[in-house]
Amino acid sequence: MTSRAEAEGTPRPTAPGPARGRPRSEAVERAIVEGVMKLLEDGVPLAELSIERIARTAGVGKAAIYRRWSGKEELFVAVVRTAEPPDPPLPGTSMRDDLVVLLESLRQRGLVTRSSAILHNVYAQMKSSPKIWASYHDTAIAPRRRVGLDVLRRGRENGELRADLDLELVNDLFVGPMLVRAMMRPDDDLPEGLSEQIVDTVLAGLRPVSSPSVSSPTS
Amino acid sequence: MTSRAEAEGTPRPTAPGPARGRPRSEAVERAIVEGVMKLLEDGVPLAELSIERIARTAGVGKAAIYRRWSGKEELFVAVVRTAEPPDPPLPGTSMRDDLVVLLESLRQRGLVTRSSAILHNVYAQMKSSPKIWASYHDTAIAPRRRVGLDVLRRGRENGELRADLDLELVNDLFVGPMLVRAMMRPDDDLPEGLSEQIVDTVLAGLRPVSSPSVSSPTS
Amino acid sequence: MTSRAEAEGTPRPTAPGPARGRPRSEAVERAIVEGVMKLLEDGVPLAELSIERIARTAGVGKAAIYRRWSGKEELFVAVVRTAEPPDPPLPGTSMRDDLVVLLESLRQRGLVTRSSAILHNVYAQMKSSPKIWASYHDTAIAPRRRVGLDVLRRGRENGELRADLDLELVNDLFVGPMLVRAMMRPDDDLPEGLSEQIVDTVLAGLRPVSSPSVSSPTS
Amino acid sequence: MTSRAEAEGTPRPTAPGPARGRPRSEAVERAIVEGVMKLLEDGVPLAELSIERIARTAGVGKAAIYRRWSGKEELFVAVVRTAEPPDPPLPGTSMRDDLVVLLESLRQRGLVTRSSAILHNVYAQMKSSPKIWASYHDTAIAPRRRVGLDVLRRGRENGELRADLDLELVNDLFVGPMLVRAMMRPDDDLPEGLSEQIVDTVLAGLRPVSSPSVSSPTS
DNA sequence: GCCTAACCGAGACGGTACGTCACGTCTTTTA
DNA sequence: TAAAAGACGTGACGTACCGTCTCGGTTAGGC
Repeated sequence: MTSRAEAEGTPRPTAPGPARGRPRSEAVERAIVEGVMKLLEDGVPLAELSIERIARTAGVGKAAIYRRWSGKEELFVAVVRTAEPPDPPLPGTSMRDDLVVLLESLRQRGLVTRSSAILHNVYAQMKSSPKIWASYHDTAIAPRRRVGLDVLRRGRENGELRADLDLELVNDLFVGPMLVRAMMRPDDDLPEGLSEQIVDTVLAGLRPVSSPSVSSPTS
Repeated sequence: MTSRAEAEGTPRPTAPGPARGRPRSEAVERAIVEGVMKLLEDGVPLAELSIERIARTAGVGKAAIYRRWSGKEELFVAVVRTAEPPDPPLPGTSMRDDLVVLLESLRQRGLVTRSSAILHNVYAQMKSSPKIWASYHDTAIAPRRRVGLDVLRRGRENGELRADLDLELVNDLFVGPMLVRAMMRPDDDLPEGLSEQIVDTVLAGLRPVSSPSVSSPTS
Repeated sequence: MTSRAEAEGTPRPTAPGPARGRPRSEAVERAIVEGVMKLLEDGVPLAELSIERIARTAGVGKAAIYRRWSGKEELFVAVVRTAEPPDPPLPGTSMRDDLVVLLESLRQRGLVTRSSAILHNVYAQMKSSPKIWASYHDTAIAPRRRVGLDVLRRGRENGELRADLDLELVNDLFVGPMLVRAMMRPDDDLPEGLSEQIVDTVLAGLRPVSSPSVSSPTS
Repeated sequence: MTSRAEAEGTPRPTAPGPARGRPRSEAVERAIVEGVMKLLEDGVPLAELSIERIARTAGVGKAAIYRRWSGKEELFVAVVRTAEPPDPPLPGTSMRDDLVVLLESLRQRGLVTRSSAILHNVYAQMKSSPKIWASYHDTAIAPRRRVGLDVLRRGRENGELRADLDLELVNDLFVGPMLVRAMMRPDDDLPEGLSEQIVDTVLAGLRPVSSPSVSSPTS
């Protein structure tokens, strides 16, 4: 998991120093990303998303795309980033409540990905290029993972979690079930109460033996 | 989860009637699949695996490939099938032990996938083609899932599992953590005792309230 | 004036040895050359003759063109070769008559070049690439020049020409005037009797002082 | 041979009225033309002379070029004009001597063109654009041709030339041989005495039958 | 022991997309 | 207003693959 100086998925930097020459148009940038969105929404299979077609749809020259991203994969990272909803604020009332919110946000993401037919497998495409996947991982996945680990750490200090547990593993116990449904079984649905169900079921075995704790679920 | 009459990933059938003309060479079949393997092992990125290159590597005409599979994705299904280790026999001593074996088999698959650099993301590629993914899902993923659910059902009947649990969810509780590590964090390792750790940690909260049960973990 | 082993302007050789694979289609070859002709006849400026447009016109893939010629210039050589009329037979009755025939053939070529609007300046294009021009020179210009020199040599032996003349120069004295009109003054016409006029005017000063000679022009 | 109001190959006129704003820099003008020269001298093939490359070489913006000329061809006319040596003064001692001087000037031009590798076929390029060629023809070729015809006319009046000759044809008789060598056979050399040799050889048949004439060649 | 249909490698075929480059225009800042 | 710089839409470049289609040649039954 190498940290990266210059994040991909962000437009290629223009020459540094003082701005010389005509500046890049933000409108063009938007037109490109939204062009990709439109095509995906129209049900165009990902395999048929060529740079040429994207350019045609966006009313833009190919060069304008290559000036900003080095190829399809980098562009897709930008598109995914744009489409993703912002991270929700944590309630902070308890570890359990924070975990539910985090998982709920993951569920939403999965729903968006599928129901609107956008990004159906842009992920798949990105994974095909290790470099790009690493970029997306470092700038989108890893930060959220750190948030989850922080929540768990606070929970352990508050006595909501047994002290002998490997937090990395515990994190995966929550995240894994949601992910396996979103990614491996795209026909199944992600029902409303799923986040609470997962958190409470897993948490049942992770609480300290005798602890008055903060709140016991009543679902 | 639709069941499918003609399984993809299996060579296209030759003309039905009585076998006339020269039969297809099994050697050619092997050469093609092993050609793909070799290329992947040599570190060729998946995106650079063209039919033409595969044919060149295998010393085979392009038509010989198209005669057997309809395209790259179908071929990849065959390759994945060939590379996957056989399913292990279940000990049957307890639900817990069976689950460890199942998870261990999943861990192995993940290790093979990565260490030999084969199939790193052939999955991703397959997911790009819904038809192909459905085929792989139905013939490779779903059966194993059914085995897992059977194990859980037996465990519930034996009193190793609380009776009020959604088995589908419980299954994901075990499978998810392993998968999230294998697929989302390809740089992390999958340590030896991981399967037991996951099973025991999750199981801690799923056992009936007062039941000495069959076996307590002794690891 | 380097002699060249493999003449350009001729389709690239297919692999030597025994013919393997599907043979190249002569129909495709014709379609390409005739496509170029058609475009030129339709008045398309030479600068707008792109390989892509030629391929589109001929109903042919770009690769089919590049398989045969290395680029536009080589293709043009082939087109010019196809469009050029065959060399006329020499009467052999006298040096003077032979020269008239040769010059007449040159005049015809110039007329074709201009009046049908074909090849208006394909020559110019070819000259831009020294390699290609050399190829055209060696296979189309030089042979005809040699014929002219042979005619002059026979004329000298027959006493139709003074013995002290540089034949190379004499050849240019006949060819030059025709060429300067065809190439430098494309608006002027090349009138019918021009060949005889040139030959007789030039020849007036080149005949031996006192020579019964074969035939004196009576025009 | 249409006369033309606005000569191409000359920088586009700046806005008419009183000069407002920053005046055009002559240094830029020079830098552009000399940039083209430099590239040609360095052996860059004509086909690789792009406006962008010329601008880069000259350290100039593209707009500065388009502000002055409408395109590559017009620019080339300016370059050729700059590179051409001035027309020599005629001695006026005899038609024969004048012709030798004119032809010698043509030979020089051919030598310059080749030996310095400049302008090898800028002519060819110009011919691709009929408009530009017409411009060059009218301002560079036609005037010299007129000079040649004047010389011949004076010669006829002086009795150095038969009176029944078509002067246009006679002109081509002198010019053609030199041109055919310079343009069609660029590998041959243009030896020192060539001009005299051509003039005297051709003139031998064109002189009045019985006329001691002005000067007999003494070379 | 032929006959013949289907296979085999090779490679040409019409297409599509790639990523680069140049076109001629435009939009910045600086002078 | 001209200057350099460089982004803009357009479109050609030459290459690589796509999936299909001939080629000459091979290899098994079925007759």
